Amino acid sequence: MVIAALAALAQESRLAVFKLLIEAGPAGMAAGQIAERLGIPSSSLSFHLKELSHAALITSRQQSRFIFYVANYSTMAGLMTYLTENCCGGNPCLPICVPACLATEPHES
Amino acid sequence: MVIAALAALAQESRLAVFKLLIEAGPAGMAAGQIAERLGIPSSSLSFHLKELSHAALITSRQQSRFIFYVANYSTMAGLMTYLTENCCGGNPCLPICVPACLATEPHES
DNA sequence: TTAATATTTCCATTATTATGGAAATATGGA
DNA sequence: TCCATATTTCCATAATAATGGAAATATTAA
Repeated sequence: MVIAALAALAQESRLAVFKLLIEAGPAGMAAGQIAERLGIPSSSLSFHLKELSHAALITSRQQSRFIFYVANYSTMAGLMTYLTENCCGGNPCLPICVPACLATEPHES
Repeated sequence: MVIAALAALAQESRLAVFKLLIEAGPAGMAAGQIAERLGIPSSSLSFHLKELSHAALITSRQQSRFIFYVANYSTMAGLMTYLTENCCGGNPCLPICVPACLATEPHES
């Protein structure tokens, strides 16, 4: 659900976690590494990871005695699509799209 | 700030208000119309409008004895850009960009 | 200036979210 | 099996957010 995804990202620690996991890519990152990297106590991190999981923004897999968390790209893509269609008046808010394809380059010096 | 914008949109009533204002376009919509259209008590709506204003997602102008609220497209565009750059691993999560411009049409029947 | 209408502020209440230490629960290596 | 390590759950506490009626504050039209 869109509200759940927005709410999950609307918190400093969780946004930092998600960004970190996007950087980490498909390999993901163990909870302990995340905690150390961001300086978040393990119990707090666990709470935030659960929130992100409930919103389906991340998934997890056990690997040896670690639990690796991985960003779920497709939920993020779904959120972007929803926002574009419902909150940007149909036309994409993203400037990125326009120059890449239509190459009108309105800001060329 | 990105967190503020995400938090503002991460609430059912506020997301509905913002969508409505995007639909309404630059003319905007008076508080009373919004309240009636969405069935939200005026004091609650006022609270939510303030949240959206604080996040700079909407602006307002007085017109006769009504206050018209208008979606602020550029804050939304800023949010989309931030999410694309930080939460989509650089490449846009948006499928929309690809077919519109490159016209590969992978889902054509 | 008075009345009618639009919107906000005030306020009490309730609900939800965040925090982090301590204890509990895996998991795997020795 | 036993120990060390990784992570989660439990719990109490604190902080923040949401709700909506009633009163206060514009604004305008008559």
